[in-house]
Amino acid sequence: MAVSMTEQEWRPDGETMCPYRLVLEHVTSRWGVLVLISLMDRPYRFSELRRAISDVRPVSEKMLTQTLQTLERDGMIHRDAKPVIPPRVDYSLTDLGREAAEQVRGLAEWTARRMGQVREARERYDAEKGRG
Amino acid sequence: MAVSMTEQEWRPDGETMCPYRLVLEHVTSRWGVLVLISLMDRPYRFSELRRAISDVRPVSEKMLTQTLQTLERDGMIHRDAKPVIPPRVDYSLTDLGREAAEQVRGLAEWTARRMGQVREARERYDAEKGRG
DNA sequence: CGGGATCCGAGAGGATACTG
DNA sequence: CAGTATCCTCTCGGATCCCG
Repeated sequence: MAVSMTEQEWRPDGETMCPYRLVLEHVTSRWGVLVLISLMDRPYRFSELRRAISDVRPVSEKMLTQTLQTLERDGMIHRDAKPVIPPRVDYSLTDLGREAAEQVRGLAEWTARRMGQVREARERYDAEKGRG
Repeated sequence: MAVSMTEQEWRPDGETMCPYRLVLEHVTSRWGVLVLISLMDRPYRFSELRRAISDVRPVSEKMLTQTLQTLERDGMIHRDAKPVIPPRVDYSLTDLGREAAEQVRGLAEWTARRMGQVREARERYDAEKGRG
């Protein structure tokens, strides 16, 4: 089974790693970030969400499914499957998920604001290495 | 070369992905988080930092080196190599790095606070699946 | 439409040995 | 001590096919 978007355990003896790190990796994961931020606007259906995210970066169905399941299990996302044909499933943030999304968005926005400084730092660094 | 703690480009045409996502992945990476938070206290030497982090989770020299280089290149970390025998290298946060560390710590602390709710959500979820 | 199951390549990440 | 270089393993993540 193992929904594992990341590792579960790391010690041979099965002792568990500080568990919040796993949650942190879930919400800051490549697709977790985009899912959480997208869902801040409104609920989305599966394919709809896939298209929205793919505007930023193409995501496979598999990874989107995996991400949604992991975040649902962590209590960040509510999954509402309507028993109709064709199937319709709506995803939305829980209260917990909204808090997470706000945190993540904060970090993302900070990063975006500081991109200029990061770029400068990189150019300096690469120039150093170039000469040696 | 490619210091790549993560991917660089993703489109065949070489068009660059929204670049801040890379920085985000650097600072929220498995080892990036622990490095940044550790360095908030004070500067550390390499092995010293390795030991400190390994209290939380064992890190190989390779991954610590890679993480430090990536974060140095992004301008988050200052590397001070003293020309002495035996070698002595001190790592500390830059102003930019301190801002990043505060953001990351905020997210980490939020996650830690909410772990109880996450655990409950997981138990509910797993119980659902168990029955069907 | 919303997934599951499977196969596969690429990169993350560890262990070890070596160097200045 | 602070790395570098090499090898090896394992997981992430994409592609494809299938099902209700």
